[in-house]
Amino acid sequence: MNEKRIIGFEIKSISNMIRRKLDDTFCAPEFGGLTGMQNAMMGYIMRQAEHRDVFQRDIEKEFGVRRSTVTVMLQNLEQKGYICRIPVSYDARLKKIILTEKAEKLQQRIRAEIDLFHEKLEENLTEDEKEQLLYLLDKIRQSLK
Amino acid sequence: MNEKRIIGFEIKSISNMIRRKLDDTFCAPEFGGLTGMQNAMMGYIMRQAEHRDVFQRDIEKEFGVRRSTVTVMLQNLEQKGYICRIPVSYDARLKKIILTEKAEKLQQRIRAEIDLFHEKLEENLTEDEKEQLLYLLDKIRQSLK
DNA sequence: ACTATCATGTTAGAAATCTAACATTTTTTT
DNA sequence: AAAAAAATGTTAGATTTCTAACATGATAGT
Repeated sequence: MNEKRIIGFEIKSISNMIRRKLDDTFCAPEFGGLTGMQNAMMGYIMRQAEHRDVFQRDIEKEFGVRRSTVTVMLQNLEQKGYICRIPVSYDARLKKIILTEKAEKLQQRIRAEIDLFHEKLEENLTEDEKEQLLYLLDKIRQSLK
Repeated sequence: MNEKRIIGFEIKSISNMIRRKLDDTFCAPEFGGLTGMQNAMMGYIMRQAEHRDVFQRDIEKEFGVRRSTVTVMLQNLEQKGYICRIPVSYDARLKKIILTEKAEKLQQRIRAEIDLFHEKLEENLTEDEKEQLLYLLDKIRQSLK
């Protein structure tokens, strides 16, 4: 008799594997010794900052994590000299997040690598299958509402 | 132009949501105030222990996490009085993991709730879709080897 | 204008996770 | 039998994540 497979566990296990692989790939010194998550977050900030101000609340939504999580991660990146937090005049609650030059340079170098990682992750899937997978994951997401 | 969706991020985000929901559901005092993960692990130990000895290495494989992770989680559960680690005679490296009576009783009460949680998670999917989703997730898993 | 509510961010303390280095025991190789 | 390799578990230090409690600023309702 086969064990019943539980989708919730499968997702968690794969998510774990992805994090490990990302860290393996990007923790090398030539990538600044940062974790996959730190690089992902800086990549997001760089892309968005090209056409608008980025605040902590945007990162929360993009990465699906809580406020306090973003606070801690940004504190860490700030300490390492990769980002700055700049108050804006029109709302005293907000702090605009910008990358330092050091971070910009790093991102330009590793952007292609990050894209490659995600392409590799999806390389066994046809276009139809990718669409189907996203569709099914959305259904799971619905159940979590 | 729509943003390209990246499967790696989607999986991570959903995995996060699942953990939060599990914790919401099971952190209540009537469920022992444990986290979703702690309950999941005890559930696994209980099911397996019915027909064989369970060791730390088995938990590693089942949950797709590293040794040190399991060590820490078991230390935590041991401190709270939910498990014991018992050396076995035939291999001095191994320690058999067993649930205490306290844990057995708790698990008997909440087993049904855990099953319900995972059923709910999958309730928007037909049988075919579940199979398809597992198949596609396996393909992602392959890419991570 | 006051008050209540909402939005944004921080802090503290915990859990779940990792890697790297270590220790011990068992197995394999030579 | 001795040395090398593999398996199992621990510890230390870090990251990513959470909730709960807090603080402050903006908005809405009365």
